[in-house]
Amino acid sequence: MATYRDSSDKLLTDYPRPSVAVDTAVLAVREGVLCVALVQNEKRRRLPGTFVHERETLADAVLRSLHDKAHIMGLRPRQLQVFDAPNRDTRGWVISVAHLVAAPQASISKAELTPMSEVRGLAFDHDLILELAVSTLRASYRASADPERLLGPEFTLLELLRLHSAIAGEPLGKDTFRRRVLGELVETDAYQPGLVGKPAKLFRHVEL
Amino acid sequence: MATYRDSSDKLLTDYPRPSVAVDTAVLAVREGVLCVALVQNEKRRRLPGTFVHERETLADAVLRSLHDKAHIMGLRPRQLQVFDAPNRDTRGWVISVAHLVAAPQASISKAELTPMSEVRGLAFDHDLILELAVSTLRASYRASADPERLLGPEFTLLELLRLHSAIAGEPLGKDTFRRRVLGELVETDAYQPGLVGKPAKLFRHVEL
DNA sequence: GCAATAGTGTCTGTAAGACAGTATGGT
DNA sequence: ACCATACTGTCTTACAGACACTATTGC
Repeated sequence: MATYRDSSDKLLTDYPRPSVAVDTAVLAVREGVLCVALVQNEKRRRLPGTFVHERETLADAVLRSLHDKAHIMGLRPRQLQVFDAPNRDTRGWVISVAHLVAAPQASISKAELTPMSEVRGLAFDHDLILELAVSTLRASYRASADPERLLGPEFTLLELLRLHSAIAGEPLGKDTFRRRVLGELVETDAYQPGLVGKPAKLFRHVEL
Repeated sequence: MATYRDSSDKLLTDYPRPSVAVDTAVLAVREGVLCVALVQNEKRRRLPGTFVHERETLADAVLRSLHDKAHIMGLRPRQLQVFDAPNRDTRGWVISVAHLVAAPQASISKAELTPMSEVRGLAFDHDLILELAVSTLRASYRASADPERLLGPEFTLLELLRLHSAIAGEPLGKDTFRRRVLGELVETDAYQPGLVGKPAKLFRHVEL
């Protein structure tokens, strides 16, 4: 590797290189509220992250950091954006690739989740990253029914509505919502036996 | 800097670090056709790019590489995504932050522009980057009138329509288009003297 | 019967898309 | 007068948002 040269005839290793980190906003809905998984540093709270290891994929680094620091497994990270302000990290030249992971309720333990309304003053530029992650998640749920597969495999429309309301941060009308998402879902023959009231039809996502 | 330690008590410099590059798809409309600015390597054509210099911002690296390799100046790069496949560059471990720059016709010389239809087989993963750049540009012009300020400061609706048609890669209906964008523009009192036919009103972008 | 939840009929407004018309300039 | 271009009236379709109504269950 070190013998190869680029077009301006410098060794790749001659270039100063930044430390490359991944930082991940793990978002989940708990009791109708949008929450984020935080970890505690020496002084301040921050998003879980790590430096990338040699020849490791960014997505793999995200999964490794979530496993090691937050005991979260089996999710699909989504790359957001590189944060590269030269002095964002006081320890040195560190650029961070921000990621978003949406977590179904089952995959995450309760204690680590902090409601969005209680989050302020995270370390580094993690407030910015979190803001971007939330608006990205909101936009993707405005665009389709359950892009992150937070529900499943079978669910009622009310469950889906509650998920959307939690993510949007405001209550949504049930009839409008119903007609908006019906086209993206497939009906099943099954019903959820209502604890009270008319039983609700169960739906699933398209394509198995 | 080297005296600071992270939470797992390793020096920042102890981590292996990737070379970090920026590669940029410079898109411009020339004679009604969407084009991209390419540079020639030893063997294959590629997007202009460079390695980031120490403590340099990614956007600054993009501007520097465009200035040095393609003599393009004064534009606003937009970050797309990190490409991090471990073997995307045969010279070593290189991750690339892909960027998009939309260039008004004046800012770029004719010779370097290649129509999109004639582009195939770029070096590295630059075909992928270019594909992402084009779909991103198309999406942003579907969403609003002239987000990249390719026209200006004054222009007719026909000029804007031709720009949109070139970016979309297909002709668009003029009456529908007119009503779609009118709300985002401000009328002026001026008219463009028609070479033939009724003179067209000149418009400008919102917010000065 | 009542309470509670599921689902529908229908009216509003808005916006896209298409067609054909009118308006205004140059020659 | 004629042509080419700029602009508008209007119809159709579709869909979001809201309200009220009907439907089906457990008790």
